[in-house]
Amino acid sequence: MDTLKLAALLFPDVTKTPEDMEALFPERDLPKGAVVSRAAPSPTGFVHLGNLVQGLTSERMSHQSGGILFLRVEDTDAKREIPGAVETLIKALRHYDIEFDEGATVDGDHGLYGPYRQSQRKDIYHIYAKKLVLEGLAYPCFCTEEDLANMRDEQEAEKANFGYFGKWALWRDRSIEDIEEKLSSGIPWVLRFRSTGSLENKIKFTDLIKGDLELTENDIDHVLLKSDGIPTYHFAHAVDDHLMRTTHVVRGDEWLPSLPLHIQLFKALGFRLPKYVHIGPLMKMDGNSKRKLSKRKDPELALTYYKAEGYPVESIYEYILTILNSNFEDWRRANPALPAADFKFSYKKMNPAGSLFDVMKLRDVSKDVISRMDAKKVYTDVLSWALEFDLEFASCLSKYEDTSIAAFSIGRGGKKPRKDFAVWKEVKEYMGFFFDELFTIEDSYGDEFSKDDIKAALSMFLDTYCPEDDRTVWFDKVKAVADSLGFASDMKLYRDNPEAFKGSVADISMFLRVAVTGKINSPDMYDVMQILGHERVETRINNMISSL
RNA sequence: GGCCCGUUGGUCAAGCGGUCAAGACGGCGGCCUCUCACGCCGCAAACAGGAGUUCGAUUCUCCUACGGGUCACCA
Repeated sequence: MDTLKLAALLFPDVTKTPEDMEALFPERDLPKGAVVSRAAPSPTGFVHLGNLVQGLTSERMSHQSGGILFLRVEDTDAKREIPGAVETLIKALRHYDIEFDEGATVDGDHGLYGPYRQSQRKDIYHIYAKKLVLEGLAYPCFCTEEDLANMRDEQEAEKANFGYFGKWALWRDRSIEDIEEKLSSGIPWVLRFRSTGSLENKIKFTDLIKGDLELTENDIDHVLLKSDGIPTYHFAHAVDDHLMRTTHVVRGDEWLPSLPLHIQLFKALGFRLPKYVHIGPLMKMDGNSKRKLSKRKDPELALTYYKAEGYPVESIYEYILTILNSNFEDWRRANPALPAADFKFSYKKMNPAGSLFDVMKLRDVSKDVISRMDAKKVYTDVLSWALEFDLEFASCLSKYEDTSIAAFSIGRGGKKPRKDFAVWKEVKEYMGFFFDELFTIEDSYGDEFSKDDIKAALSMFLDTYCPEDDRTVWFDKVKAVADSLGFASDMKLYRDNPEAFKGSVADISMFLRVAVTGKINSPDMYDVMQILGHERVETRINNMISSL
């Protein structure tokens, strides 16, 4: 085969050489051990947990080592192009603290190793495609979709392996005359890799997470360039990660099966193989079995879901860290106040198998995270959530800023902070009663209490209530009400002999609580009344008395 | 079906030839307590199965089972 002629036929416009590229994109000048890694998502408009897991791992490995993190947009599939997807992507990742040092930006590129959109790198890919053709390592294939469908049917019938190989590789050894003829009549073609691999041979490989692997060689002549001249993932991966000088490829382990092809490709192109970090999939429980989280079926895969639920970004970040590095939880317990970025992330602590995504655990993490925030921060975050998802609540929050912050301050900041909500969505239910606009009586008094007693308790309390009282004095007054109505003011006494009383001071408190908050359960009554103010407390209690 | 990866309590997971097999979430019970939310104490709960190697296997090897992934001109 005259490869010189073939290359000229296939790539008449390519004048540059791989050497030119090497000169254009030299090795990076970085300290030893610095990791160059990337996020390389395809812009489908759907940003999901997988992107975050991948991005976070790359980001930590790069930045912790003093290296570089860049963003490359893998937009080689014209059919899936969604306008605005890149912007969505960048914003979402930035939202979760993943900042890129270089790469695609909303309206262009930043960095010396671009372009960072694969759709703009066609010329570069063709230089290497031509090189492979010249070396007899790639060839054009003119099979139609129909040809390939037939191939597959036959393979199925014969119970043969699937794919373009062996006798099925129709164009692998065609004469240059055949090729020229097709070419001149304008038949579209793809460029295929001429694989020399065999199923008989194994290759040894070490993945940073999975450890030592033994893989079967690839014997399929995979497509390198599609008929529009745009590369497939495999070819783009090899060319880009080499020219962008990536040292560590972090990706989902669904790529493991094509790793033998990638290894072949790097070798054929004369590139040094990067390190690979294959992350296990995120799973969910589906009936009795686990399965990979799916874009189609699982709304909780999308990042927008967590935003709408009102999970703080810090919670998601911390939860993903606990999934990725099993020792993160211990570290967090030991260092509750440190930023998560101080944690020493290690791929050695990553689990080779997939993990089940556990919402209960996420909630627990989230409660912890929120309990560590100060009231002002909670207020700000809840407000910005509400502005997008609950306008009625948002208007109360901004109208009563001081009250809101005071409410968020209850039980916050101490050694044992309250953990009342895991997501912003739950905040309204927790503290909406502070706002007259949202206050309603939700719970009622049990039948075991007489209305007269309740009324008496409420008005007696009002008679003595003084907002200037401190906590102890306040509670002594509540106890006094209990005593005078035949309710126990001492809980121990009551527990020892409940029959001797109508109830206890706990019940008296409950009378007040329902009147003031509308609920059986609430944060500390003293604090609540302090925040509500004398006037509101009085009004609400009086309203309750007259409604009984 | 081929190829590959994985398998410690319900879930996330320590463990890296000798442990009474950590811890966390969830569950259950209790304590604390004016309710709730915390916090504290305790309980139940696991090395998929079978062969080897070894004085000794959760840990090493093989087989089986099960789970998952992947076999596109998608990434």
